[in-house]
Amino acid sequence: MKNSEIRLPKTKVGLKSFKKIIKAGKLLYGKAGFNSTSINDIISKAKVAAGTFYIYFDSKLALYLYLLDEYRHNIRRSANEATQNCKTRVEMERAGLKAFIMYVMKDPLAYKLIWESLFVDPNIFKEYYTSFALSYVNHLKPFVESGEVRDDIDLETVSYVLMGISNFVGLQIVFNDDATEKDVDFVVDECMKLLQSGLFKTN
Amino acid sequence: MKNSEIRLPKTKVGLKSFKKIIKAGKLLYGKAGFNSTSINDIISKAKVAAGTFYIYFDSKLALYLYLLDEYRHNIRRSANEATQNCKTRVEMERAGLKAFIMYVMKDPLAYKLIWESLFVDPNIFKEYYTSFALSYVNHLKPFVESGEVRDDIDLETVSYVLMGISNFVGLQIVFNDDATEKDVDFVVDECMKLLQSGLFKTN
DNA sequence: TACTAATATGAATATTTCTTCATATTTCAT
DNA sequence: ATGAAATATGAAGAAATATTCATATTAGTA
Repeated sequence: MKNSEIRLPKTKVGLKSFKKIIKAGKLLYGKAGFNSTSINDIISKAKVAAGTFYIYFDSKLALYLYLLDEYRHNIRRSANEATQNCKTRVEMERAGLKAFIMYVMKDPLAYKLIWESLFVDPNIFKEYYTSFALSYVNHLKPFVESGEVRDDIDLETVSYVLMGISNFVGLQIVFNDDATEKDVDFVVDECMKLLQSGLFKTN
Repeated sequence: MKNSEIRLPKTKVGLKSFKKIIKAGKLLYGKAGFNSTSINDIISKAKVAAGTFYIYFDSKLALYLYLLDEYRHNIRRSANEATQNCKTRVEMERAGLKAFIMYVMKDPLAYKLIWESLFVDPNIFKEYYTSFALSYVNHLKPFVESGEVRDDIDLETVSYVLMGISNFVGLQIVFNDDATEKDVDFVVDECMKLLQSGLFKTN
């Protein structure tokens, strides 16, 4: 994308300004969202001059895309770390789900940035979820072959189901202002019950 | 809310203008979202003068809230209609899920309006999902008592799980530009498998 | 028909917003 | 220490935006 590039600072002083802008951006995008936040808001919160902003960022959009990329990266990394030592797929789902919810609980901006991409550029949004689903499918496949995951089910749909669960149970936690890790463990357990034996009594 | 009221037209001519504005609003909010759509966009698409807009709507927000309310209403209604003749809870979940996905497939603006409320006014967003979850819980309770739904699970979490599934499997369909009712039936079936007996082989 | 309420118009206003640029200062490698 | 590169500044411009209002037209009723 043109006009949405960033230029990393080359001195310590530059880095300081850069970081101030990033920090202000996170704060304001988190509060009011990308569309409702003006460059003026950002530079006055960051206490830099307007021109300084444009030294490092081509535009308001460039800052947004930078932050979005950072969060996407962090979320994936925290999920990968969490599932690294898991042995079964059940354990992996549990750990991944918990890691995701813990992440968004600590920093709900992650949600906002990703969800708002639908309004910033629908292609970004679509690309994010389709590529996430694709990667999910590939991670699940081996477990179908090993026999741990049922083989009579469409894995793409399963991926969207699992993403839906993470995101909405994450919301449930985020809505509760004083949720703790205990609460996360609780809802994750409930989700795992569903994933292990369904919602209904008869089968 | 003040400054976000609407005034319904009192003559046929007025109704025509009102409808033109609504139509343009749906089109443009659907394409670019609320925040990126200006009053100018709306009035020029609707082919009415600026002043005409303000005869019927206090502000840009007033139009958004009007449309949001319409869609919330429609979604609930279509879910209620779909589940009316169902006998078991399984059937109800299936019908409700399908109705929701069919609805957003036909008019993805429904998604956009509700999701964007997070950025228009987070309270609207939160209120929507918490009240939806509450009502879901109340609908599920009788089926726990009747023994159809398992009784060892937290219904609030179940509600968020089910909302997450609807929303994200709905996305899966919306992402596919040429999805048909057949595709909807397919993904709904896959979801029901999960709800009926879980994701894993062993239990 | 005549009259009042309803509706339509679009220029004008007051803000807000993004971005540029000429100038000044600072950093840091040589 | 020096000089080129990097950084900082904020006033100014250009464009967009939401909203108002005085004026004109139209609808519907008594």
